[in-house]
Amino acid sequence: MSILSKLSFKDQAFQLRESAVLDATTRLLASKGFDLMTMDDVANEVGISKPSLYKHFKSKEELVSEVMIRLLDATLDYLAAQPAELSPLDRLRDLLESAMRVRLAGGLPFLPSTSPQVREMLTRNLRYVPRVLKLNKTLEMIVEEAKQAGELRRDLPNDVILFSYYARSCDPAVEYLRLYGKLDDDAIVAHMLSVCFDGLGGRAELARSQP
Amino acid sequence: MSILSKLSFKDQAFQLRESAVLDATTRLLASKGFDLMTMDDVANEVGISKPSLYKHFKSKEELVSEVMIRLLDATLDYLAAQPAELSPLDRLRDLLESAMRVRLAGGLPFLPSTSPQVREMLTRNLRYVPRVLKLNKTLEMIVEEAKQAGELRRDLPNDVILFSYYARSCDPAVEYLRLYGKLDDDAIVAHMLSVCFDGLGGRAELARSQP
DNA sequence: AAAAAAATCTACCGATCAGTAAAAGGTGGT
DNA sequence: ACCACCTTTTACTGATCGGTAGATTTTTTT
Repeated sequence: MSILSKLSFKDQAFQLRESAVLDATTRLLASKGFDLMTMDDVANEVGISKPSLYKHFKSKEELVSEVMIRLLDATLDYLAAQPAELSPLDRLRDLLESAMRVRLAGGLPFLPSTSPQVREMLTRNLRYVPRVLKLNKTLEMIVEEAKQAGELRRDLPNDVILFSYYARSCDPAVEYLRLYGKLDDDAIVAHMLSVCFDGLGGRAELARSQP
Repeated sequence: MSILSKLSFKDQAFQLRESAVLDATTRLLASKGFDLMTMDDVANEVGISKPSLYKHFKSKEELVSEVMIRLLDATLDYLAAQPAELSPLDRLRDLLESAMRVRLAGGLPFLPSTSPQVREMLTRNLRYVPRVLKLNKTLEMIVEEAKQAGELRRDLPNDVILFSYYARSCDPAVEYLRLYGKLDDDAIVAHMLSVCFDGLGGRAELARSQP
């Protein structure tokens, strides 16, 4: 066993624990939110002590930012891996469905929308911001294509569509349906997607029933 | 001046201060959220000291619950005062528009959706819960009427419509449009309403363009 | 196997916040 | 003008949390 492989083994173990920390933080953020999640929570969940946690991330802000960055990267990867034959609208549907399923599995924290403090912290992060901009640009491109194809309303500005689309990924209706509704996950996802793109209004029924 | 009027004058002053406390709390909740809002914040905002604040409300939980109860009462009053000639769908539109305008003016905290802790606290409050149930029942009745009139989709369960409708009143897209969009308040409200009832999809355009 | 090095944990610090006790200041009656 | 009563405030407590120093254990090297 060479020195190099020893080092890389150590590094690998370290990375593995770091990944476990990020996973635990993601879960805790999704369930408790930023303010109520404590660093002791994270350490206990992972099974390490707080100082060990601080060997990985030098502050709570950095830890949480890293979680959000990883989430953005996963989203960008997901978009890049989508089948090329998908129509623009289907790409948006597919991504939103994926986000909802992660949510229902208890693993999608949507911090930026919750607290202005957290949003400000993230917008100060030099690794977070470019990723948001890239995701934004990618999605806006897809929205534009979908508009061209007549799959999205052309009378709405792009930012209205985009922000409304983002907002659906953290729509509290999902939680309420899971808590109080009698629907299973598949039905919740189907209905949320339908509401997002077709709205609540009765006239959409007309449009849907026409081929 | 009789004893009675003296007492009522005192009481009136007390009620006035209490109302100011509730107003301040509403503003602070809307801007900072439950966790970040401190009782010192509230006291300072009103211009009284913390112990005086505790003469009115015996805990932070009670204060916040009272704010939410007042908000629910205002909503119920608003619904009761709507013109009788409004169609069911127009009643829903009108209420949502009103909520959005309060939001844009900086005065609508939407706590139940933010933190499970806060939601649990509210569901334990014996004055809050009945009001939520009443609002729920009222709105479900309107939804049912709208469905009968063909103004809302009949293929969606009532709770899907209701929860999606509630969720729109705290849709983060509003904040993002105000922050990053170049739209004025009226345009934001119009677009949010349109997205809520007509969706983002292109087929809705067809439906809308048909008389 | 023993010493050195590194990682981990126990125990703590300072700051913040909900909530309170007791002092300070007003208010009204006589 | 004085006194009793009520309100407000200053100044505190206990608890929690982010972050850290130093003891302890484990691992690595020779």
